[in-house]
Amino acid sequence: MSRRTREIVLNAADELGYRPNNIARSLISNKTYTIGLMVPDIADPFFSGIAAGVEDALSNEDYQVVYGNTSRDSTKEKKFIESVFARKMDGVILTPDKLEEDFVTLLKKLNVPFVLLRRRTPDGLDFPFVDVDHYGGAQQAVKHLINQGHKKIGFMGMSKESFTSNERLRGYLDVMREYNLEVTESQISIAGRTIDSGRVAMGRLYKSNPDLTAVFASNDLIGIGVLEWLEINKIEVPRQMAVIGFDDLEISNLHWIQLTTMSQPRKQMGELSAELLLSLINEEEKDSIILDAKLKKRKTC
Amino acid sequence: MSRRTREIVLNAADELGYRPNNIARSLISNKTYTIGLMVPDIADPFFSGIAAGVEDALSNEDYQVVYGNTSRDSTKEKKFIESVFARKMDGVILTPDKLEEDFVTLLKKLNVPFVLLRRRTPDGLDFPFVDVDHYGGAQQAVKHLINQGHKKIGFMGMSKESFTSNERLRGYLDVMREYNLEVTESQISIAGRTIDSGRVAMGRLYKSNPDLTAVFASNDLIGIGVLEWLEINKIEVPRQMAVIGFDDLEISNLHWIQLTTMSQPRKQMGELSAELLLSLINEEEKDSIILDAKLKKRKTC
DNA sequence: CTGAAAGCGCTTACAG
DNA sequence: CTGAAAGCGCTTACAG
Repeated sequence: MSRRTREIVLNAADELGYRPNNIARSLISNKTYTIGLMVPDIADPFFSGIAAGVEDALSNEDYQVVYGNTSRDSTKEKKFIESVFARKMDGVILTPDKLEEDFVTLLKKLNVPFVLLRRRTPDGLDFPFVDVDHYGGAQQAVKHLINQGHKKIGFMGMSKESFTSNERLRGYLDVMREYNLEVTESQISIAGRTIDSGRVAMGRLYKSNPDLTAVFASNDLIGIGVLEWLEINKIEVPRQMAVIGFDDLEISNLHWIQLTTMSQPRKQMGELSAELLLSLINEEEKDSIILDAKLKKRKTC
Repeated sequence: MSRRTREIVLNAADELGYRPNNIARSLISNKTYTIGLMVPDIADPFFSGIAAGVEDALSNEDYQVVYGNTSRDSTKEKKFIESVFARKMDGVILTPDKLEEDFVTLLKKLNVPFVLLRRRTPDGLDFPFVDVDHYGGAQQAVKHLINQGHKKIGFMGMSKESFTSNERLRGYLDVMREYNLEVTESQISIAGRTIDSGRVAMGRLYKSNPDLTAVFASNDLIGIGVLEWLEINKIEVPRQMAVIGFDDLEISNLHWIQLTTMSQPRKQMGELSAELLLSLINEEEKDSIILDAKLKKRKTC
């Protein structure tokens, strides 16, 4: 076929809307240019921020992201993993809620590169993770309060099972000990994951600790609930009560809220985990990444 | 092969982790059980809410959703459509920013069932859409203000090119006319899509219309910006100025905001568009869906 | 350099 | 009912 004929044929094919079938191509190349992204809830701004970062990094490299909501349901998490394998995705970014035994077993059998996001890789697996230094961030938060003269500082956690919450608690406890500040049991309260839970927990915490001058909320939603309770009960912030959160959600920056918080770089976490995964796929060895949380000073302390 | 032998072999295959390769299966069945979801920005709570609904409806039917952020960039929109075709997705849910000529041309050539979400199908295409009745919702909002005795009511739009914004404006104008209420040009202001834009626009609007007693903000973010300006300028809401928004974002329900608004059922919009698309894929004829916005009365009017 | 053949991992239609 | 063959739409390795 002459060069010219070739060109004419190719152009005609293009005109007729011919595009190579990527399915057939994948079957032979063993590459689907598809990456799985597991999220507990895409409507949660924390995860949609991460998803935006992941998509950004991957679409540049012509990968597509298949996302699956798990609603923190381990059955759905497993189903997603099965599907990652059956559909021959090139890799997967995982944000499991808990790293239970049978989930880890599944990962060990899974013959697909993966990166854990916001969770540390458990023993027996050697895939990298991307996470924030929750312990260090919590230390920074509590020191910030102490530097402003606070001595009676309360802590509000998300749940007793949450790794993240426990790491932040550990940071709080270690700094309190370091500065010889007393921590009674009633100063540590478990709220939940919602604004409402923070508001309710603040009522309890204040009742049992009326001499408290500051609260470290282990996430922003709780912190906002705390602010709500303080507003309702006419306790002035930060004069009578200082509050610091963790996450730096968009709403924390609202005019009425202006919550001082430890910022987690959500979009960057998504981007980095995508890049890390691409390295794995290209068989480069890469280390896990632990990002620092940064103090975002606003008006609540 | 005996029944028993068969069972033993099947079990062994399962033990060894054999799972049918869906790629090979797709090649022959012409079904990928994959649906594309185009969104301008997954980090925008409006779209992440829709995405949650889509995923919910589709994962039940064992479809997977491939999502693509377009950042309202028409090049990215087109690239996504190309990829929908090349990867042989079974269908796609589209949320284009503008329905430009060449985008429509692309859709006409696209041999994949699709549903438009938050946009009406243009002439020459006969695929269904899912949208909210912005015009009717706006009428309801303005009537609500009028019923409370307001006569001087301002309008704040998103942009002159936005179909949604213009429909809401049309509803406002028609009701104002119906009630013989005057609308001067300065009463209609274009803010933008952000809280900041609403705050700034409210400054201008108030300056040129000091006798205004109510504002209809064409979306909640603008409405919140309006509230911010009113708070800063010590104008009491709703006593001195009533405000109504459109969307019903989570943040509109915050203790400090409590914005009265026209609620758009985001999750349901996602679910319905997914179900509509599945019907198309199964070659059932279905009509477009126009959902009503509902008045969500809170504290700003 | 060009073109025909083999093969990716399945499913489906068909012969035995 | 069972088993071998053909074929989905490509790519790759090989013969001419």
